Amino acid sequence: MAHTTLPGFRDFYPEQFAERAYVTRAWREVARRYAFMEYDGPPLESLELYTAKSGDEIVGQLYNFVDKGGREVALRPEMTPTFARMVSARANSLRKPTRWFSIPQLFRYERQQKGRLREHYQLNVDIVGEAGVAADAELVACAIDICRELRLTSNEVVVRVSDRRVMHAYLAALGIPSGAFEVVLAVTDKLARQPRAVSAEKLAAAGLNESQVNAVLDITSATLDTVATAIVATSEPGGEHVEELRRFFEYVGTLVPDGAAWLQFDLSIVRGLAYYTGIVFELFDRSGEFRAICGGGRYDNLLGAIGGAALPALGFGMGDVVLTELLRARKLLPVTEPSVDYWLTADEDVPLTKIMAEAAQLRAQGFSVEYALRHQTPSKQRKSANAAGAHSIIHLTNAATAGSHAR
RNA sequence: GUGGCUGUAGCUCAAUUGGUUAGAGCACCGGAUUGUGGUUCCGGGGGUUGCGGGUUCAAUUCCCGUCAGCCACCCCA
Repeated sequence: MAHTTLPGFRDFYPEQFAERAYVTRAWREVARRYAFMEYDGPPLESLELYTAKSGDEIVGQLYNFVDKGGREVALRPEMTPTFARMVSARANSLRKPTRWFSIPQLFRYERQQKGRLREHYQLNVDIVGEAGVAADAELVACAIDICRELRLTSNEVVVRVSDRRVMHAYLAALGIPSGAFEVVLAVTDKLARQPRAVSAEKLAAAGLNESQVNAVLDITSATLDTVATAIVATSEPGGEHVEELRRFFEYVGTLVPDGAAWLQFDLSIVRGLAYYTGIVFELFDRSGEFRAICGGGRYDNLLGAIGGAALPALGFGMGDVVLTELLRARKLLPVTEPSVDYWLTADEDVPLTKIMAEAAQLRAQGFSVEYALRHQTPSKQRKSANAAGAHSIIHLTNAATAGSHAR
């Protein structure tokens, strides 16, 4: 085998391309219903666009190189920097709230494993210029509707929702010093993947007492009511964010028929990215078999931080790899079979130009048409027609009589 | 980047304890056949057994390295 794909890259044969098209079609269709406009940017950007915000350590995860002009460049690992730049450049003239989506191919130089390649397609949906929770609800409703469009149900997928501000208020209510928040968030993020004893040890090392440690370890099961009660009881600020969260749940339940069934309040949702400021969420399959299929949240300070207009913003990303794996496992991917409207067969004394003329006429009417590109026996032609998935066969004879048969 | 498992045809798999020219089904190509569009039959192409070394009279089989895939870390999308 002379050539193969590079590690972590994929060939899309027609069968795989059909799967990808099925998913991207659902993305576009639902995004359109929610009135998002599609945009795109360059797949190659200057390295600085990514290091400026995240620091040099991110370079190890980037697909970067020096181009022939001596520029440090990188294949885009995420869409948000490009999006932020584009929005900032026209921030004053864009109608608010701005609702945009994109389906970029993203790249990351990492060791590949299940659900994680060096390249993937990711739907990015963002809203800019609206600080209220109705925007957060629209975003999550959109993500849920995409799942519904792909025939996933709340039995298979759950949306775990948290809020950075509520989390901070709750930790403060527990009496945990703000200096330990960073460690607590890191441990919380790994609760499901790390042995409980290890988490407990790290929390104790950060200075938490026993009851605080247990409260953090059980944070996944903390309901919005218990969290609200704890915050109110200690008169910690943050009560208004709890109320916002309640409205958020109500809005999503209204926007999606069975919206409430998809939602689950879960403070353990942290999201690695540091720039999130409010409600954050992730979509998981309930079996726990796969990685997160979608994640996002509010990042009100990011646009201002990169030197653009200080506008509130929020968004989510949904990759094709995990989503397609889930659909395949649930047998929700359409079976792809070849299909053509008409297949023209002909007796062997019929000139090829006559067949071509017939094909041209049908194609002009919008039908897909195939025929043998060289002389073959009628028997052989019929076999080819069947293999091509012909809906109808039209047989041409030299007497100019044509007959068609429903398949 | 670290560790574990696995590599035979496009796909799914064979090949006695190491032993002739590495086989089969499906798929593909060609030819017949089928009272007539999913039948059946015949034939064909396609593998330096991932790659490179080593042990041996002899390696798909045993050993080492390397590459790739899968899984778990790391990290995140």
